[in-house]
Amino acid sequence: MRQARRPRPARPRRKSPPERRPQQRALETRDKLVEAALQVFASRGFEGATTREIARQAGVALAALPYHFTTKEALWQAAADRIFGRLGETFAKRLAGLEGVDAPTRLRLLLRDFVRFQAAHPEFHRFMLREGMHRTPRLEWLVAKHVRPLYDAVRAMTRQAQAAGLVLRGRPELLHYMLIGAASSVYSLAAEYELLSGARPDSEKRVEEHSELLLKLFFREPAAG
Amino acid sequence: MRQARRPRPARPRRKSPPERRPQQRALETRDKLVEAALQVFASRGFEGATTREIARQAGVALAALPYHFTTKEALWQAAADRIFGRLGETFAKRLAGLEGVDAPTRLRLLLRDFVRFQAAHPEFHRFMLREGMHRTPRLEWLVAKHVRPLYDAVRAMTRQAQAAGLVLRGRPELLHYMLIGAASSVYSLAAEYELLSGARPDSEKRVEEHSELLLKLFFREPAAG
DNA sequence: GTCTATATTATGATAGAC
DNA sequence: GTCTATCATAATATAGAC
Repeated sequence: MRQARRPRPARPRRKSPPERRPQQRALETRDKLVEAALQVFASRGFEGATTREIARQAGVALAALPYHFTTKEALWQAAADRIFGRLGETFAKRLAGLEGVDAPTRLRLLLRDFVRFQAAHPEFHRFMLREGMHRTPRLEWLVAKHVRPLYDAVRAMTRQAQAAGLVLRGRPELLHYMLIGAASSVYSLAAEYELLSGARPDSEKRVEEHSELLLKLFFREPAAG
Repeated sequence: MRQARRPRPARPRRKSPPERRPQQRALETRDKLVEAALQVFASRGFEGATTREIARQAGVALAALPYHFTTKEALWQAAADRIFGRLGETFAKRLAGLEGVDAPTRLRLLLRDFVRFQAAHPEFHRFMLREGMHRTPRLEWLVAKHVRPLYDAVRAMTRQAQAAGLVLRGRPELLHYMLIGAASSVYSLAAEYELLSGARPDSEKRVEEHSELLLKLFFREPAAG
């Protein structure tokens, strides 16, 4: 870890790259950088991640990073936008197909999708774990832009489900974090799980078993499904 | 993050400190270093942690670190030994007072202790999260020395509880990680929780509520208690 | 837009006075 | 045993050729 050379609050650092009609190659470079950044930030945290490793994983020159994103922090924000965008798409796609479906079924399907998302994108929860521990400007940005809207939507659904007797009563925010932890820790700790059990946690069969168990734990009366 | 200057596999680096009858001051220095290391490694991961920050938090000179622990990695091992030692003591103390008590009650009390431990020592799960993601020599050491024995003991208890109908049937290793995640994520993500809900998760009242919820979730027939 | 080369600061470990 | 000073290499960001 090291810090930026000079902590200038305002940064008219250099001319930003042209915003309109960027070349196809530039778009690809940006895309590869964001993807690599997401993996590396999730793996090692903001401080532990190095721009060199990100550039190497993206297969681009080191100087491409400050050129396209100015700072390591701006690249981190782009990575956050990307992973939350993916989760949002997943939920939106599911909800679009569920108009008029009853609440319990809707909740069960959303929960299944959530488990599958965690298995397919362990970097999501890893990324959040890196940032959610300490109050930093990065965390405040992340919560305001991405976490809070999601959290509010889930809490509303939890309250409805509790009122309908589908879910255990209790402080929704505690249940929220218990659910997140139960849905994700086996994927975040994949290497540890693999060493202990000898099997990968993200195989189709395990993920199915996991989401079944999660539904049985969190729903009082398991509906047919 | 940076790497050691020369990656010498064998290191007769310097004379190790005298093993017998060390001075009181030396013991205190080692102790402060381990405590600070635990916090910093849990916060920032091995690569993100700097020896300078550890020394600063411990209130000792930077050179005391390589003097007492030779390498950053050796200090990391000492930190791991310390936090697992604390968890072991907690369980041992509880079990010592439970001779002859029936299995369901024993399990419920152990689970309550576990939640309280997570709340009191969020660095434990944070430390594990930092290391459990990727297979590294550090993780292999950690699993072999500390995680595997604990895991085996818990899995045996889970199987017993399942056979007695107290706990949901299903792959014990999945339930294990679901339990760990549900018991710890609100403390590992304390800053995020605090931003969202406006309250600290580790207040006496919340912790009690949390362990009650966890018991209700994971135990089929909640016994009186 | 992308590259090589470099400026500057931070890092892990060491040396040697006390 | 503990400190100050230092080494060698790592890091982020920049400059300028193409």
